[in-house]
Amino acid sequence: MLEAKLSEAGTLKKLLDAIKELVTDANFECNEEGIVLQAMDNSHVALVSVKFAAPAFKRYRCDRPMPLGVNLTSLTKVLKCAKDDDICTLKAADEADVLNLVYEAKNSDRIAEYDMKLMDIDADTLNIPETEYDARVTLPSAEFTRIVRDLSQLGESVRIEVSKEGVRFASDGEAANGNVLLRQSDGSHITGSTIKPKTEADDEEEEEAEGSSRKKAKVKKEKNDDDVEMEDDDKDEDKEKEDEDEEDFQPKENEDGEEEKDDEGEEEDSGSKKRKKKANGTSKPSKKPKTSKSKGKATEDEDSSSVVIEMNQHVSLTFSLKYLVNFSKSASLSPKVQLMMSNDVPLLVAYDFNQGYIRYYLAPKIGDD
Amino acid sequence: MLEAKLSEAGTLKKLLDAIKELVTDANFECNEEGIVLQAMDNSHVALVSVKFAAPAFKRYRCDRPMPLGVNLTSLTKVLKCAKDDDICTLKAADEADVLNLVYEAKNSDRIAEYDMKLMDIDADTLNIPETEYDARVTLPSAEFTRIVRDLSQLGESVRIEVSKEGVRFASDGEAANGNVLLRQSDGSHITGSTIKPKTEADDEEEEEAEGSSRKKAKVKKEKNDDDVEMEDDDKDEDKEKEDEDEEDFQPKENEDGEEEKDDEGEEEDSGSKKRKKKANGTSKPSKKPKTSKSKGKATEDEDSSSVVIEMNQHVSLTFSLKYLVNFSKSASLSPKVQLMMSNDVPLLVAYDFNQGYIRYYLAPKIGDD
DNA sequence: ATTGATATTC
DNA sequence: GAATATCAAT
Repeated sequence: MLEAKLSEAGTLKKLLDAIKELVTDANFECNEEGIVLQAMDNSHVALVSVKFAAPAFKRYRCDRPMPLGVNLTSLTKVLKCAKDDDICTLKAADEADVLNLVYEAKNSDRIAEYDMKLMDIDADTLNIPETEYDARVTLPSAEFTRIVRDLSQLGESVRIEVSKEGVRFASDGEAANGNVLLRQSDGSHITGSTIKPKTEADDEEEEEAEGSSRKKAKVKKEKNDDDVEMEDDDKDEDKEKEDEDEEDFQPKENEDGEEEKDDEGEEEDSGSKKRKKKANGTSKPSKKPKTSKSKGKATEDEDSSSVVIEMNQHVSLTFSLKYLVNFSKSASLSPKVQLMMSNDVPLLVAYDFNQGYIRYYLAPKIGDD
Repeated sequence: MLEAKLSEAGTLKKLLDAIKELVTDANFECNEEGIVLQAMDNSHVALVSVKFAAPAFKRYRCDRPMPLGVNLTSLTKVLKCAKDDDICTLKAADEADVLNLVYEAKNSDRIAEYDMKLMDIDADTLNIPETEYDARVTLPSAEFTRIVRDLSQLGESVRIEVSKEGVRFASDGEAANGNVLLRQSDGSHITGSTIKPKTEADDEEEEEAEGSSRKKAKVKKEKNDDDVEMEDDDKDEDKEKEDEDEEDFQPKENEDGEEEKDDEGEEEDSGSKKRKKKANGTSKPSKKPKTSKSKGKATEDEDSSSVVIEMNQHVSLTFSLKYLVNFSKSASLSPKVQLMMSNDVPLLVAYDFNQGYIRYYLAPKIGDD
């Protein structure tokens, strides 16, 4: 059975608000490590991946893996019945067809209890390979929201270009063309290093979860990946085969020859090497899980209003603004957002929060410049 | 002629906002005691009763009784032309076909004057017997609003159950079932006593208004009463006649045999059994007008965030959430609301304010458990 | 921009 | 009664 107590129902409410328009039904895969949700958006163009590690909960218990098929519209309604600061406990018996939610007001005798019906949903367990990217832009989530909303008024797509100059978001429309350029906040020059999604939480989680067996391998993502990623829904079999490039999520660690990136190959072991990978000569300890954040350089530790750009290679990709605007609704969950890109590969938009994250993958438009 | 000066136009605005969706046209019955409005809602399912006693006004004068037929939509528009803190004076000549409204800004030389057309409306003077109830729940009006709005997302009706445990609001829906339990704030045990709507204002008003002639008679409400209450609009004549059964409002009980409820009859008489309606034999001196308000007991004196439950008998009734949500719009007029219930009798939802009130009556759904 | 209310249709 | 769509209010 599952029993997860969240100290703030608001966290779940925000999460649902962020993804309910993208996905209508999804399995909340619960196991002893926590709860994850992965689903393609309704039109199968984007992929959403959410994780709440067990430590994210005030109390967490899950005897055995169980997928909870949830209609997000229903869950949204039920969550609207909770106040943001209510203590929220999720419970589900094994094989249950209902999810029980209890809301306890922190300072009152009010107790609300809801039983939401569950449904069977095809478990299209998506396999999302953890890849490395050519560039990562870390910026205030509100800034990202503002940019995509502004540009969405001009046109339907945006070209995101990361260069030494900074990151430029440009959109052309009937009535006007526009672009927004963000430079590295501290003006320091842009340097590349191993770039892959990472969060403090991830570090911990991954290590523990995979033990050391899981390699943080630094696989770079090749063109094919996107296909795979976005498509695997349709063709996951492919990946199973072994195209090596395809892979989805697990990387085989290194093949190491990364043609695109030259430096990735060797990771340094600063701290625990697992997490960090990067290399080239600059090797900046990208980020050590927790030890010494590499904050010194351009890492994600800067204050929340800063823009950090990490780039190993110039990238220029075009995406549908409609989706980005949707993704940007997750801004309420984190003050910062990371945009990870490699040419011809799906963009990864990551919002990390304490012991969890929401990540969105969106394939670039072809013919992008 | 009528001349009533209200120190805050906002009060009237809030009142109109609260009832305009329920009633489109109504008579403002003015006499020397003040102004009252009673009307069935547009679908004749609920009854709204509003009272502004003369002392509620900064100045009040009404030479002789006069009904002012008002289209609430028009009045709402006219009131939107007033600022909440404007001093508002209502004037109407005898036999006038217009209501004159003057808004004076408190600190300026601004004076706005409007003349709103009046209309003739059948004076279905509803006769609402003042009855005693088996249970009264006094809670923050915002809490009530929250509960009915939350539950209205799940289903269309709510079962309100008052027991020793507290008061539970439960609704079942397609996607989920939910319930909210409120316990007596101070944890004191629930005790019964005479339960009937009361407010300081009411006490004064009623006595004076009716003089001693009007009996505060402790009429218990029998099934018939309700009928009358809710239905008379259509058929007031009817009531006058005496058909007893139609209704909506009441089930006429009994004929006494209550097939539905078996135990009602004997309930525990904790407290004062008076309420127990049912009865056919139990008559209880319902309440004393003003003498000793039964306030001594659990009355409305608690702080605004508390929940007070007074119960003489367990009650379980089912109501349409649509109406309750509508009623709850009156929360802006009072920080607290009283829910008064007896099995098989219309619910009374009362918002009391200085020298006045808004009360709503709603018949329970039959077949409620 | 978001939420609630209204109207219309199945 | 439920869902969609449009409009209004905050």
